[in-house]
Amino acid sequence: MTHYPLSVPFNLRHTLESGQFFQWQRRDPGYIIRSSGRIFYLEQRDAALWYEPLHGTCDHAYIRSSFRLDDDLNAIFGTWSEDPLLPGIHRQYHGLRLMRQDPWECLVSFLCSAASNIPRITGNIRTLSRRYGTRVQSEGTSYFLFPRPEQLQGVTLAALYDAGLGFRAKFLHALIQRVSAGFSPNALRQASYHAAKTELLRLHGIGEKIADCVLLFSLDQLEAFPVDTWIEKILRSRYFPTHSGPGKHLATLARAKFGRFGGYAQQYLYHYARSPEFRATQFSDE
DNA sequence: GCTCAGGCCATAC
DNA sequence: GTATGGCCTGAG
Repeated sequence: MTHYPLSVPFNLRHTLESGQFFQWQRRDPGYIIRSSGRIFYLEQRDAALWYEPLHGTCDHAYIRSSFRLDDDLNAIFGTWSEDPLLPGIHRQYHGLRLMRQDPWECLVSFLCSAASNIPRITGNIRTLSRRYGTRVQSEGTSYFLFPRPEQLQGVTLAALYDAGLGFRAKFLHALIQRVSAGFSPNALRQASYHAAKTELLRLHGIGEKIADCVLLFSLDQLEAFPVDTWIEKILRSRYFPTHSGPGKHLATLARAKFGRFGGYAQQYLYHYARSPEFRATQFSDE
């Protein structure tokens, strides 16, 4: 295994288990991670990561990039030192980082996420990978890579339903056609937040929330602030208690409030909103 | 059984 | 602009 000494705060467990990324599985004491043609084992021991490529290349540069180890968390959270919740949550989930995912894989993953849940989304991605992705062998075990767009070209709508996508099947089917006609999720990296978001919103099945997930988790747009039902709960109860309008306006308010690194605030608030600690407060008062 | 998920879209005012 | 119902399916 290769040793990667950490010089910045990082917590692998919080990062992987914060709902931003679906292609990991536990293999104690670490994790197997699949991402953009690579499969590797990754483990954290205190202030060090240890990794072992199982397929494709994995090196220091890739680890640093995909876990955004260059983001200065203390500087980012320093801008919210007066916030009622964030300093405490920052301490609690110290080292939770956003990830930098492959745009195509991220887009498909979150396209599958509408009105779904994490186990099901993970299952959908597994099924697509098993049926259409490349099979690789390592140490006697088979793994399947996330299907590239070319590998999904020609897949029928019925086959996508059969893969368990439900009403999301038609969205993915349309996306596959768009990509084979030249649309490149990766090219959106060059665009501004608003330009990239406008492009994403043109896709069938991509609304505000999913667009912001893709922008935040794969397109380097840290100002993106996805508002799902969990974030909406916490925004209504802790930040905008007098606001009674629709969630769409809440999202606009939150983006303005948290600013250009707002995505980090969102990720920490999301993790907190799903914790037993916060859920308990939802029943007691308010 | 039945409700509801990490939404989005079409339709109706 | 705002409100509602429908959508696939599995988990609780």
